Amino acid sequence: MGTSKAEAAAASKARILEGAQSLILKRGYTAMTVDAICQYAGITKGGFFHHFANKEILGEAVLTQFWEDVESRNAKAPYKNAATPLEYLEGYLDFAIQSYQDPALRQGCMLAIFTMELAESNETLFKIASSHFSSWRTELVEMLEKVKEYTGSQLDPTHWSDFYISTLEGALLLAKANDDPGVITRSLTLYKTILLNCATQVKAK
Amino acid sequence: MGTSKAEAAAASKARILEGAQSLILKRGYTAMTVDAICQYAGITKGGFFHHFANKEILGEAVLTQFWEDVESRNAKAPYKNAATPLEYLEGYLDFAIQSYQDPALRQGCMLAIFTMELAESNETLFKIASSHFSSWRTELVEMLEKVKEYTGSQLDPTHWSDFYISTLEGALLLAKANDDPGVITRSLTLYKTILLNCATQVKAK
DNA sequence: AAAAACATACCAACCAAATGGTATGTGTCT
DNA sequence: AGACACATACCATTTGGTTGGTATGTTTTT
Repeated sequence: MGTSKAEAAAASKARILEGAQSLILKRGYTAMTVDAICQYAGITKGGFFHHFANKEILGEAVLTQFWEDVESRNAKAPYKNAATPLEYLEGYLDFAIQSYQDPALRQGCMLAIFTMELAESNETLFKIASSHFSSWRTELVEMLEKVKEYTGSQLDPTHWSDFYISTLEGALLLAKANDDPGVITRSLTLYKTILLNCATQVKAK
Repeated sequence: MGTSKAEAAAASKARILEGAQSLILKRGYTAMTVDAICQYAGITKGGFFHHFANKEILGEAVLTQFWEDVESRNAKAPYKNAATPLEYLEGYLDFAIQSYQDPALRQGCMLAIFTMELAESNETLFKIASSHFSSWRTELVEMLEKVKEYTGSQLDPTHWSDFYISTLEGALLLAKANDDPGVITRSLTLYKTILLNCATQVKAK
């Protein structure tokens, strides 16, 4: 028994990734230093740069992992088995509200951090974040288009998609500013109520 | 004629502040370097530290100025003369939507940047940003309480206040991520439509 | 199965550049 | 003359990143 060399290496890499994720969520990408990561992972700089060629590549890895986590979480979610588009939508929102009870998720969104900090200084990382936002939006738009067709309501799928992302991202920020995670639940719940109300109203001008 | 020494000094200080504001909006507080500010302001480091004791104090000044600008803009806004609470609310939202046509405002929100980056690393600056968020919220809550009383609707002033701030802050982020400022207008407009609809519906369950 | 060859994962020490900040000088206005 | 508004030159520390080495594992050869 015992850990093989490859296993130990993978564990080190995982610890680096974990430390980086935590540090970025707390202080941002720029303020995240390689030294701090090494300290967290119990490793020296030589070891760090053995696993990641440079800080930017670590950033890519963190961003990728973050988004993969989001997608795998959603893939297993119960709403995927919904019978109707409307139930799918309701399930999606409920799942989001429930997911964001987790303190880990309440820490913030990687896409938001990379976007704000690096939009004008690191094109590579910014574009990755931006593309994830884009695919998130696409997913939402498709979901809402089905709902629209199904209910015959006249909601605008793109507007409501952007509106959702805005709400969630803004709520994560406010939660930090007010040190009150409840904002997330409340804002998402309000969004859900309103959207469902709008989605089930046919031609109610 | 000619600029007096005091005038020149004030101009220098203003340029520092201007450069800092611009750099923070573009790259964040941590990535904003004193050297970069000096270059922007056409000044050397000696000059910079003559005007501001350290980087943190400059941060305070930027944050203060940013919020003062917001407040003075709103103070002169037409909605202040509205006849009824409902018109006041509608005017407030219209003014916001109109204000955020300005590319300068579309660059981002100082409060958001300071909150995200400094929540766990600089208590002083974070608390200032946090307190501004707080007073913003209070203002909104008061406005909505009057609307609620006036219309007899059953909207929750605190929820809708947080929801508004979430929407706006999130929209500013998305605008950057998608490089599409239109998101701001669309999300705010959607919020306005919904809120006004909700505010004018009495006991519509 | 033992030995030799090689690859991996890491460490210790170092480096140049950039960082925020300081000490001291100098011309200008009051 | 003295306060003011800078410039010059400097400093300690931190930054991301490199270099050469070494212990340990893994693979290949005999």
